[in-house]
Amino acid sequence: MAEKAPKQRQRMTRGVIAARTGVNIETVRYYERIGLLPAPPRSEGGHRIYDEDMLRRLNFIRRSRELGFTLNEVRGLLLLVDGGDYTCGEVEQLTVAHLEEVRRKLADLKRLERVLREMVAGCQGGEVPECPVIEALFRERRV
Amino acid sequence: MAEKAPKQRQRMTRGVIAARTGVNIETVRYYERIGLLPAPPRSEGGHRIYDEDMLRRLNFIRRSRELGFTLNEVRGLLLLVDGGDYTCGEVEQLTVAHLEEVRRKLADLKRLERVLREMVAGCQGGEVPECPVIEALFRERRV
DNA sequence: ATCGATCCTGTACTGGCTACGGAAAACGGG
DNA sequence: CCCGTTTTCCGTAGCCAGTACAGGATCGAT
Repeated sequence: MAEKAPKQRQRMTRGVIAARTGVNIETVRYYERIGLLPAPPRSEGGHRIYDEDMLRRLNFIRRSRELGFTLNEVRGLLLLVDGGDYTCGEVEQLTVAHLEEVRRKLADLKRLERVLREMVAGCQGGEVPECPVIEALFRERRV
Repeated sequence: MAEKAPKQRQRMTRGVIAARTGVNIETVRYYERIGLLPAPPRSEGGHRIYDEDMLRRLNFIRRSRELGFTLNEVRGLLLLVDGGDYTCGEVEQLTVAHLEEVRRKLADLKRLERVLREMVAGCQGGEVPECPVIEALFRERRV
């Protein structure tokens, strides 16, 4: 019955999961090589065949990457997920560590933004050969 | 007269300008290889000999890097400086472009920070096996 | 059967460094 | 001047996180 059931065992090629997740097609192979994605079964002719689980996993990776987790952090998250016995506390710990890193970068960038803004503010532009930016770059440190 | 003048033609080794600028000693060689630093004169035995001008240049590079300019942007700035006929307008243009890039990254990071913060806020931590972070990472996109 | 699209593999490239190994040079003390 | 330690020399390889390419093989539709 229901011969029409559309996604009972969806067989997808590499190109298809790449397109459906928004991950570059070569990156899929790369993730397999570094062990983030398990090696999928192959067709008769050697082509990779992915299913829905793989799609979910790749989406998980992509979304983690979008949130700035490094591949090693993603690996850690996947280990927890794969184990299946992760606790919220464990995941929270990883995420908080990453959040702190993001906040450090944010602070750095804000400082940068301010310094660049102030440097540019001193510019008169045009053909003047004196430039506060160049002078600032030649001056001693203290960023 | 004034035989004692301390820095008339300071001869510095690679290690010395590295230490005085805070740039890694290997990086100095790297900058030479990619053409940011000109090849300095050598000692009899082939060791590089740097002077004050080189120190200034290396400091310029380091400070530009600290402000987040890419090496290519630094190359552009140095070309202007080397030409000697740069105008404030030219430099301002490069700097403003970089500033805009910094602001884009800043916006991205702020968004990230918010998402991560909200995800973590949902955590109850501890031994609970339900985790809003993992759930969020498995859910569909829209970061 | 044929054709174009997709996929296969291994490898090389990016940026911005950093690290290594084995040999040669430089420097300071005696 | 000799000796021993430190520094530098060079080429090369590694890091992260992919991306790109060449030259074939396979796939699915006609």
